Amino acid sequence: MPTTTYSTKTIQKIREPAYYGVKTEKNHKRAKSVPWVDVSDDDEKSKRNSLKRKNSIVNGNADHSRNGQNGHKNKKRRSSIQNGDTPQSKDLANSPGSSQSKRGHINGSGPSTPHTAKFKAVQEQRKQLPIAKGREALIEEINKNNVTILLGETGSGKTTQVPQYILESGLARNGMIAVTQPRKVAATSLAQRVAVEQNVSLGDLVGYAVRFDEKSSAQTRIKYLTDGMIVRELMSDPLLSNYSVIIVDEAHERTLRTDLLIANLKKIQAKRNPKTDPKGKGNADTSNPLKIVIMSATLDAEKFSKFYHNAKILYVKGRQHPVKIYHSAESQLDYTDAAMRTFFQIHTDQPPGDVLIFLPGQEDIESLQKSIELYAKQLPSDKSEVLTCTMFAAQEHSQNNKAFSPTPPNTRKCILATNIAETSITIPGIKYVIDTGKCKEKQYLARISGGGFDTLLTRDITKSSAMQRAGRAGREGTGACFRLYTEDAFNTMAVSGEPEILRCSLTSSILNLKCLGQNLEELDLMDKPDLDSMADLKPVASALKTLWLLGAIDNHQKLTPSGRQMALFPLEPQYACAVVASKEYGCTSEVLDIVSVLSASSKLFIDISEQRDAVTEARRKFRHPSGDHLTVLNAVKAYRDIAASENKHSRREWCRKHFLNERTFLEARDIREQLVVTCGRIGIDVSVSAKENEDLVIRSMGHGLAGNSAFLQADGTYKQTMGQTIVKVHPGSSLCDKKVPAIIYDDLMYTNQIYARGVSSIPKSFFLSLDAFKQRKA
DNA sequence: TGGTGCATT
Repeated sequence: MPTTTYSTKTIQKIREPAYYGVKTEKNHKRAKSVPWVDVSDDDEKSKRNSLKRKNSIVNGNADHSRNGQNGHKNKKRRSSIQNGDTPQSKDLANSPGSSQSKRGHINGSGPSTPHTAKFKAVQEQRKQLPIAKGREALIEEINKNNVTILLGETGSGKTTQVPQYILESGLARNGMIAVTQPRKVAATSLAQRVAVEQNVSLGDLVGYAVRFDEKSSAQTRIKYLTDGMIVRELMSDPLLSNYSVIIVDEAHERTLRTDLLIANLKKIQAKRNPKTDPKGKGNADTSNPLKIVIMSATLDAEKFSKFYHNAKILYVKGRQHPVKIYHSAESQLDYTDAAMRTFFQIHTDQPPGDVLIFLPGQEDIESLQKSIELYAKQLPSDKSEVLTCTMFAAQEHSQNNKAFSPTPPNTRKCILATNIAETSITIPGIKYVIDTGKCKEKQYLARISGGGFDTLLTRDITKSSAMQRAGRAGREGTGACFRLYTEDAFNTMAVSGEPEILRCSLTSSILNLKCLGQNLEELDLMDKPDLDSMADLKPVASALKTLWLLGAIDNHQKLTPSGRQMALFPLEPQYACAVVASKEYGCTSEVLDIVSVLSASSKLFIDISEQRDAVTEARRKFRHPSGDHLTVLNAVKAYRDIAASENKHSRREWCRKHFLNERTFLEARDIREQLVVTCGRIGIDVSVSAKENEDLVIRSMGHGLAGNSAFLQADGTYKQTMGQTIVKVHPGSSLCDKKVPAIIYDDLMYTNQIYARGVSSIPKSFFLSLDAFKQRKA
């Protein structure tokens, strides 16, 4: 157990337990506790009512009178909709069987045991889902309308059932049904579940497609895929003609890719369903109309509806146990301290049940964990034990998984998590949620000439986020959510977060759209990045400038042949440009090694502040005098040598010893394989190596990072070559304090100063060789 | 000499 590294903040907290006594029962009673106001009932009711007023409701009162809709000649559809007496029992009882026989007929490879006890249990579960009662009404509405907005609460079953209803009713004709998800785990696990419900093997009738992993075949009719995957598909099939129904799930999350998809779907529908659009051309393919279903979990359905010409909004109740919501009576200045007090209030006053605490970041999580553990030791022995678990993306998977193991007897589990637990991961057994009301958010500040930089700030969450967090307490039974902010504070929160398209670098998206012959400025988006905002916040202009610097677009903003090549790579345009440039320099092998590591989702070099000296010592082995890019290359080469001769266990041990993240190596290996395929398609020989001539590698990287460059000034700081910003080399860089004349860098991070990360030294003369620099001077 | 919420092709 570590005993040395508490921050002063933590020590103060532990030495001054002013808010909560833990030594004796007496103290418990006298302790100052956080007062709560219960508002959950009114709150929830008013929300429901406002929805009911505005939208049509899909629930148990489904209208069955129109079960013989006309206009479709499709046999399959008729057989499943019209065969039974009462629509409700008919569909649920017969359709799995009928789709089973249909499959047997089509591919002759249906699973052999459709009526086992397990299968029947699964069908019984399907029937119990809240959405099952609205099945007929739902199908009817989707049939009638080109676009349907479906507002479904958690636990309604919409994501698994709606695609099956559409398939079983024949609405999809012979096309595929796509269901898009923002996250890979969701796409794969949903497909798994639906395959079980359809009693087929995964990849057969039901499949999925995520990066590095696809299970689908010619028989696949329901395909779960990530939003990024379908945006890629758009590049090769601009009308998405393989799909007759596209369901956009979790649309309220407003990821960059979902927003681009939603805008393109509107365009596609205008072409494929010309009757609904006066601008539709006569040559459109009317035989293959597209249906769109937008699924969302929160209150901004009207915005989606408005975007799609006032599309019908349907509402499905969820199956969520009631969660009592308490707001803090006064605002809490120190949310970690308030969280600890509240946790021990729950622990001493409330019945058994695990507690989930939402915190903004790793630092708060670790500090609060130490406080809670120390404090718990002082509890009277008649109280049950406290077991803490932490959860955040940067943590080892095995550590994150500890939260899933069953809570031991006479113990209360306390899980401290970032908003990884808000959407991505569902933890069983949670009865209480403590919500600090804070999260971290990345904001991209685009400087017109300097490429832009990121900030990561702690800020207030949104209403929809607060509701999502509270909902985590009601998955298995009634629960309670303690909000460490006042009801007034909740009321002033934004309804939902700013869409990603307004917060992210647009360089990659604009390049992709150029390949589709579209300009982001002209695209009909739900939210458009501001074209005329303040000078340092022009994301479109900044992205266009970057693309021009890379040679991806010309002076007239037209896509160049090499720009088209760059777009083929699943990389940031900067790195795609470096790969394309590596062909001329003859160092593709090395550049692929580097960009695949830089494109992986987690960092390669692990920093543990408590072992800083050991980390520095281990890193010295890979350190290259030219900077961080070739340092990465050295690490990749060293790992490759180890991997060739050692077994899995010693590889892992080697990585641990050198403070290297093996997950990053493994992900980089997958990315590299993908890049090799793309290189092959455009005639880049991936085996060409620079050998000892490493200068060539830096030059290739320099082409991609030309906009991310700075020259040393007299006072020892660096000034951007493309802007006025003064940047400092990040202390974690191997070039920190080296004072080389010119640098290129991967990105800028703004904390209290602007730091360049991923830095390499490059000859000043290199820039003279760049066309973009020549043109700029002229 | 400093600090990384969550995703994705």
